Amino acid sequence: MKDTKSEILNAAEQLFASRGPNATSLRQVIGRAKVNLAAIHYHFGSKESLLQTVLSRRLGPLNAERLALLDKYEQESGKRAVPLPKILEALVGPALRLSRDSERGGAVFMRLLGRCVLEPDEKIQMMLNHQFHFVLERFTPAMQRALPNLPPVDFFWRIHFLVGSMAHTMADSERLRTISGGLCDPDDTEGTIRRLVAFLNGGLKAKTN
Amino acid sequence: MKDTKSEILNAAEQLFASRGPNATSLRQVIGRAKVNLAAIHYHFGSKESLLQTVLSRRLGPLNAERLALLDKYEQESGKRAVPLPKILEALVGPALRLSRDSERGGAVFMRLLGRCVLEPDEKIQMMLNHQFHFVLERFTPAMQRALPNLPPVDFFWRIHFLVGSMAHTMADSERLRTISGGLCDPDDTEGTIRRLVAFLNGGLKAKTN
DNA sequence: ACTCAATTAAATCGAACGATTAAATCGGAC
DNA sequence: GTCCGATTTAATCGTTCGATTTAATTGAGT
Repeated sequence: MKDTKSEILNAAEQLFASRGPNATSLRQVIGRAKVNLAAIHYHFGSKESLLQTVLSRRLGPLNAERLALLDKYEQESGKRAVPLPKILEALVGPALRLSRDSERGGAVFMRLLGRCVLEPDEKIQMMLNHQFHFVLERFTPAMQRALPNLPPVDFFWRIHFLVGSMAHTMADSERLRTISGGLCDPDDTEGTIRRLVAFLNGGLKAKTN
Repeated sequence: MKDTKSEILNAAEQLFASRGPNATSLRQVIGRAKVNLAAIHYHFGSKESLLQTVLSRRLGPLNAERLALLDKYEQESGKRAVPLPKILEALVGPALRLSRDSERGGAVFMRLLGRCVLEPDEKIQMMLNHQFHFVLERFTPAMQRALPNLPPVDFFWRIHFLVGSMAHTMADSERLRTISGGLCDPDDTEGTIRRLVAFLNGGLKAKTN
């Protein structure tokens, strides 16, 4: 088998996503991937660097897509500020839309991403901060332009609230199916994006009391 | 020492809050509480039931306060629907305001609560569902009355988004201090409540696209 | 003072963890 | 076909986990 590496990555991605990286043991990973324990350390060196590989494998393309969308919207808007819903769509859309593309393991990775954002573990936080640095560098000023009357303090607070909603939605929307009595369908990606963007747009533009 | 139990509870609360219950070992707890390992099992029986005790110790009074506030606002409103910001204040306020009351260990517990909401662990989820059952039973219809034109599907989705923002804010607002370059102060409880309520109010009332 | 139940302390259990080692196996180059 | 580096396997390391057992200690009631 040449694809031992991929088997490990896919198994790790699935397990990391559903229980969180720290709550997943390498032995669970090798059980699902049907490989030997040492193969993980041979190919990746350590559990931590396995997680790093799992993340960067998809986060690179995902963030590139976000930046490309923002680029496109900025071009469309010329010198004017990009409308906030467009910016949110560029931020939220690629991530949630990835979940439709089960070929790329999107739905699983989306959950993992949300899970990692909400994880207290400092090493994981530093990984994400590094991966998202360039994204934030582009999106922050774009959003501030779209919200010219919002004081910076409130702006950052609302970004914080946004991250919470977004990460929770990515990580654990299955819970909503139960809570809503089956009324809400987390698999309806486009509906989720549309609703999340509407909610965030309303929240970000709310009057500051 | 008669207060061995309390020492254990306080130490566990602090450690559970900062690293999450599952990432905290009983040996860390006994280290901080300066007690013997067996004392935990003698007084609480297991790690799981220790967590349960830690939660219910403060969650009972907290949820009672929420319901009392909602009662008060409903009386003030008579037969009319309680305005949404009031409901949100009754839901968010007591939790965040608890953090000022460091006597009651509020800030720590608030982080623990947010942490538990975001935790994937099923046992923890079931504990919380049980604790919040009566609260949701009262707040859900009140919010639906305050949002009469919002379709139930969107309503539940927005509740989901709300939970994400709220839990993330409770669990990890310290991160915001760094991100904002010191501009935002998570210790400013009243400011946090005001901003979160404004954000949620705007998001919940947003136009459905 | 003595008793006895409540509590704390010390030592240890089996299981699972991440990691490592050394041997076995595979697969293309020659 | 043989060799040799790349890969996989099996076995085991030391550590830490939650839990348990057994013994020592405490303190209120008599």
